[in-house]
Amino acid sequence: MIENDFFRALADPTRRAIFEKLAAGSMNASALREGMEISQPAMSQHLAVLRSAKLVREERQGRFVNYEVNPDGLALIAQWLAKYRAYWPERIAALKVLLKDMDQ
Amino acid sequence: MIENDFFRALADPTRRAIFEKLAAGSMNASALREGMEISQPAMSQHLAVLRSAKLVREERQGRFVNYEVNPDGLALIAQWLAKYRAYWPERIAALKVLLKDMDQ
DNA sequence: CGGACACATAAGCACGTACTTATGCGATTC
DNA sequence: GAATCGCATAAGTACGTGCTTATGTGTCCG
Repeated sequence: MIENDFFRALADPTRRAIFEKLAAGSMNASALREGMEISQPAMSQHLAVLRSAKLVREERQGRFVNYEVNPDGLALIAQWLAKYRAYWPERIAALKVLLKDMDQ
Repeated sequence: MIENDFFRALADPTRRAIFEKLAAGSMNASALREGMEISQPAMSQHLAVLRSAKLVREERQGRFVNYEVNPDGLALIAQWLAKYRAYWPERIAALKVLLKDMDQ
């Protein structure tokens, strides 16, 4: 049950902050820590959780490890959300934006 | 931070099961318990969490309390997801379905 | 080779979470 | 109005989670 992984991963505000930072641009673990007041092991552990939830992916570059958003993870969330489309109120602006960018 | 609430609410598999059951049709707390092996207080506590996350809403009917999916909660998730639309791979089938049903 | 660096992992601990049993509270029924 | 029903809440407990400090692993550089 993969849903379990990404919902649990995103349940932590620190991990969401990390994820959002990565969404603004891929970077390595040290760069992620800048301006975040989080220890190195804590960051490493959070990244491990996000990794196993398929929300981010790593790529070793020398002695750095570059992290980036994994589109597959977002697709899984969208997939989960799609199950409940019967309940989406059509009028909601955010949803309009959402479909506009996806269509084409 | 409302995101915190719904991600934490959905992080629990039992609560997701309850939510999915409600998505199939609104019902009261006792009906929700059927076929679920969960105690009455546990169900009540889970519903309280889902309620405060705006994922479900209640409506008292005599001595029953009817629960139903709250579309606003789903809209908030969609809103959160929309922030990362730059990362959605266009080809993913689930997303196609999603946009097809939203555009109309 | 040896040290420094970037990151991961291990172990321990404080706190949160999901359950239990017990009880309370409003609404119905007789 | 007393018993019962549907549900909520209280209090206690076992377990999970996120942090810490300490140490390990792989890479670069002198």
